[in-house]
Amino acid sequence: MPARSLSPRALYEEVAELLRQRIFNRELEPGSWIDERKIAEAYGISRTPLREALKVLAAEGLVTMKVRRGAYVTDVSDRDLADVYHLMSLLESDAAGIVASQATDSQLNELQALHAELEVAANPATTDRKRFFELNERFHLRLLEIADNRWCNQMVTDLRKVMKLNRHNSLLKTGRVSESLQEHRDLMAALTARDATRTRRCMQDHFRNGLEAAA
Amino acid sequence: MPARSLSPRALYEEVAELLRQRIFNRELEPGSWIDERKIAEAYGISRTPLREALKVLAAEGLVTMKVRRGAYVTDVSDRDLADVYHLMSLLESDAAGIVASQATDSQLNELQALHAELEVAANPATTDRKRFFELNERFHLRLLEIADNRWCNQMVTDLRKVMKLNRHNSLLKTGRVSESLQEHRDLMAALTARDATRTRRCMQDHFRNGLEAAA
DNA sequence: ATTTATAATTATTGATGCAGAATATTGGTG
DNA sequence: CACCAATATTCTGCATCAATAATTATAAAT
Repeated sequence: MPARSLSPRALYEEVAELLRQRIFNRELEPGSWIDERKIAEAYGISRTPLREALKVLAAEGLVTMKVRRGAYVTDVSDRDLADVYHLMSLLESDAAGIVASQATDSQLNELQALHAELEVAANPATTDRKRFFELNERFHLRLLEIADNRWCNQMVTDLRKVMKLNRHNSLLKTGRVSESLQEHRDLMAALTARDATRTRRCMQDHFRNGLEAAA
Repeated sequence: MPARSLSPRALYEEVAELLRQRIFNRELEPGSWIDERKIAEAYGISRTPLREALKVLAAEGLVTMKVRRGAYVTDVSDRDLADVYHLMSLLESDAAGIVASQATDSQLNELQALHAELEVAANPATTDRKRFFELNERFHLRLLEIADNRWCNQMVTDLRKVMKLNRHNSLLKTGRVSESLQEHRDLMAALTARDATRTRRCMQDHFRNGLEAAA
């Protein structure tokens, strides 16, 4: 049952994506050993593409390889989480500043549109947390795309993956939705005003609050 | 002739390191295709560990994989170089600020010692560019180690590798040695004064000048 | 006769199963 | 109880097969 009808990507990438999902869903517990044989059998594939996938995940920081002892799911400590948040704050606030000063009007409108959807999803009466989470991520990713630094994008993408490993994911907490929304409003206002300095500060605050909520 | 007497690391890592060297030495030209079979034969190994090594290098950004078309040495454009410099500046200046405010006295002394060696290597009468380059890198790496954010370290390490792909490497230029040294002096002074803000600014200037020299 | 399109061939990546090496575990002995 | 040896499990690397993209040759049409 190979589900690669429209996906021309290699098998090892497919497997890497599946493993990422299983890691995020805690089916593979942090710190636990990954049984290559079992996984390979379960997916009905050989161990070679699986091993290549594990190498990729290791580079992303999701698993750690031990010589002659296989792959282990990375255990993300609170310290790691703080470090990752710090970096994301640094990278994304910088990107936001660039967007504030260099984005075209239509690009800012795009962000404004995404923000409007965010407002809808966060409506206190009909709060859709899952959708809020999705839209929030799309907003951040779109912002990075507009900043247009592929190396930065790659790094943030990897960091986000690591962040998702931690069970304390601030964005999933109920109380944070309204606060997060307010921070997004401030950010959007600073962007619209094309005030790079204020935009950077807003984004930094957004992340700082996110970390405090997670800790 | 296996040279892994004291190195218990896996073969694919060994191969990855060798490929890195060949890429940095321009034996493998940027943009060129990597012939798996030829390399594997040349090293007297199978294609499996080679392919795993290529996956690692791809994650580092040194090569790019194209589906069903193999691996190509990443071609670093001027735009890419600018983006990478921008990121390194951001990450290292942040790290430097952290060091200025949080490092122990003995750690600062360590940096001071490295800087002193740098002064010697940069002596106008007996300038040793190669050594200056080495010491410069060691100084920056040590600074990052002291800042102690393993995710940041990993990212900067990868970025430095990508930076080395570009033929315009500012640090190798003759004229830059004296200027670079002066910038290091300023940085060291700011560190010793434990002035985080000034330290950050010094590091940013250092990178900005570096990029301008490279462009 | 030349050019374009199509089909067959070749070459290269992607994947598999198996053999070899190293380490952890278990059982035995001093 | 500690230490050593034997076994078993698991990672690592290789030879091979299959699938796909690139190339070349051939044929037809202008």
